[in-house]
Amino acid sequence: MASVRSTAKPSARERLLAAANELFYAEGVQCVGIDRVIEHAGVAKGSLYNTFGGKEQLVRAYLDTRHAGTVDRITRAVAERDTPREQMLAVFESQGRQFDRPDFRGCAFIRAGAEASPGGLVQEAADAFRGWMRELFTRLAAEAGAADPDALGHQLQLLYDGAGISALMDHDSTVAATSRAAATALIAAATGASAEA
Amino acid sequence: MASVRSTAKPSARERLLAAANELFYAEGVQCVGIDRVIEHAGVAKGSLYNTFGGKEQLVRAYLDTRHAGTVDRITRAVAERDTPREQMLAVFESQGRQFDRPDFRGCAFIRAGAEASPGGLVQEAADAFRGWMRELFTRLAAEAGAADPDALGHQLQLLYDGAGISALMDHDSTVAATSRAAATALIAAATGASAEA
DNA sequence: CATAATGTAGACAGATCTGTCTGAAGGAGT
DNA sequence: ACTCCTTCAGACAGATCTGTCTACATTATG
Repeated sequence: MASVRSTAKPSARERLLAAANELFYAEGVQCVGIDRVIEHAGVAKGSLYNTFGGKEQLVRAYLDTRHAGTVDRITRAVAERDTPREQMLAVFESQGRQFDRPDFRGCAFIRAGAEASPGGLVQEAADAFRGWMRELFTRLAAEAGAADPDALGHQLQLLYDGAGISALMDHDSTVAATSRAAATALIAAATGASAEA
Repeated sequence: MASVRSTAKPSARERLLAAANELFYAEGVQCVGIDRVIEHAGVAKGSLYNTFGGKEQLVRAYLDTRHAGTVDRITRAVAERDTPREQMLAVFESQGRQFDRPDFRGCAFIRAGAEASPGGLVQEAADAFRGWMRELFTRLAAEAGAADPDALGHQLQLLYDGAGISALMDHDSTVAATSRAAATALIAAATGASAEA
């Protein structure tokens, strides 16, 4: 087979996940049909149904992949900082760097959740991601000495979600700076510290 | 016609808009087909295409109706308060009252925007609504004496959007209180005033 | 009464989507 | 060489969706 590299040919599962990630994230879960995914992946339709069982399970696997990637990215960004306060801000800075990517299309879980019917696999995946995010903010808020860590954690999550929405829907390149400034103010108000930075 | 009240029969256009509002908002624009809308409205298919021209225009009219309703509601809530600071908080309180409605399903513009292809009528409608909201927050921030009214206005919009998302996706009845507390802190930080209340 | 406008009921075309199934090709291990 | 297993290519069924069109009923007005 002259056309096939000897070094690497990703499995059908990997190619399907990569294609699903590109198409579902770019255009939405409902807008993209199975046929476009398998064509983009270079995979037969039977392989999709053998591997995942159906579209809903493929969507779930796509969201799980996104979940893992985002957890990795944010965990790394947090690990680079020393104090809980800086670690909270690092989450917003990492998010802000995503806004500049040409393929940025907002939070995959919010987008998928807005389309999906409640109670399905999509909502499960969204719950898992949002729960992780919420716990991260709350833990850092506690480590930073906030009087009410649950309150500050929730406030920061509202800000995080709102920033993702604004970056997606508004024509405004200042979202990252605005959300970081707001986070700084909320942290200062909740911890009694100064808001400089 | 014994089955028809003599006093009132809404026009086909009004019934279509009411049905579209209920179904599109509850289940999403893409999930609801034309047939379900006309059945729910008790209207013939030809009337829909005569009146609106197609589904996209019906969606646009649905969003315009939502826009007008929300502008009315928030304008009234703002008018009941005296100071710019209390007027900003009134926006969040009015939003928080929506969260308790059994049919609450988040922001119609964010939901529709997450499904729609960019550049269409839906994005136009979303831009119009978000622009109005942003200008309201910015104007109130200026009247409250914020050092940077654009910054505070944008921060409050992030919070507003995030609160809507969290109320839709999380199982948490404290969203309204959390967003109001965060707004209080952001206003205080931006105006130099105390954050009590 | 006559006419024009509006709405109703529903068949129909054309496209698209999910999911199933068949038959053949290719690679790995024995 | 032979067999097993994955994969490919694509036809196919069944459902659903948008949009068009025809034929008929209703209502207001000249």
